[in-house]
Amino acid sequence: MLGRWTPLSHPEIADVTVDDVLRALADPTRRKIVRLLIAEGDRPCGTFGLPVAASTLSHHFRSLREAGLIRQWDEGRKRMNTLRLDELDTRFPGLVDTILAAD
Amino acid sequence: MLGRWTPLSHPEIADVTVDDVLRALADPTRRKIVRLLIAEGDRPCGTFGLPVAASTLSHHFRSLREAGLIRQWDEGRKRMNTLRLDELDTRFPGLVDTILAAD
DNA sequence: AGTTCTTTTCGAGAGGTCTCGAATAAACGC
DNA sequence: GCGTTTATTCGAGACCTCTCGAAAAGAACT
Repeated sequence: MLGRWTPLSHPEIADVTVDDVLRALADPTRRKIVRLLIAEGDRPCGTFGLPVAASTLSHHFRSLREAGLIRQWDEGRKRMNTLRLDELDTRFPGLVDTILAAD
Repeated sequence: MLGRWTPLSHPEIADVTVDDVLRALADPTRRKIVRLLIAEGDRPCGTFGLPVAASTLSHHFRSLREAGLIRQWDEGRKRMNTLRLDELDTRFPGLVDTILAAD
């Protein structure tokens, strides 16, 4: 009953709210994830080198996905991540960049 | 022992973090407060016409003050509020405006 | 089939947030 | 002094978040 089985749900960009984005990025670990996706491109969950437990990281990826910040899909045993930057920038111009530039 | 007696504490702008600002603005009621301060200038707490209990409003003003977003001082029986926009914009260029423009 | 790798879900603990009503207090006007 | 206005603190309820370890599942490989 455990493990990786739930279908991956991604919100439509139109349904993403400012509250969603701000709450998602109001966490340093999640900002690091987003920053790394911008700097080094799409990557599997296990390649972020962050000092948190795997289950904690999983929680942050889920938060980012459900907030509409990232898109995830499975490739073999890895789960890939990409930032939905074009969509986000259309919906909230400059928001992600300005937040990331702020610290 | 209750009432308005605590000394008003305001963080130095250098001690304000991005997390502080994002968490403060990740609430629609607080964004409305900030928007009104920009649109109509410094005002006492009672003049915002928001659909929440007075104690809830007080909680939001305190959040904004402790996050470094607003400055408060007392004038007679009113408590005045001003947005620390110049300071915020020096520390986090464009951040507040971009967030407010996003919704 | 069994092992390893990758990642998730579950359960739990500590702590934070939003909301309200009731009680309280300071300042002002009569 | 007394009542009114303005705004706060306290206490409580409901809910959400970050963190972890343990258990579990799917994919790839032998």
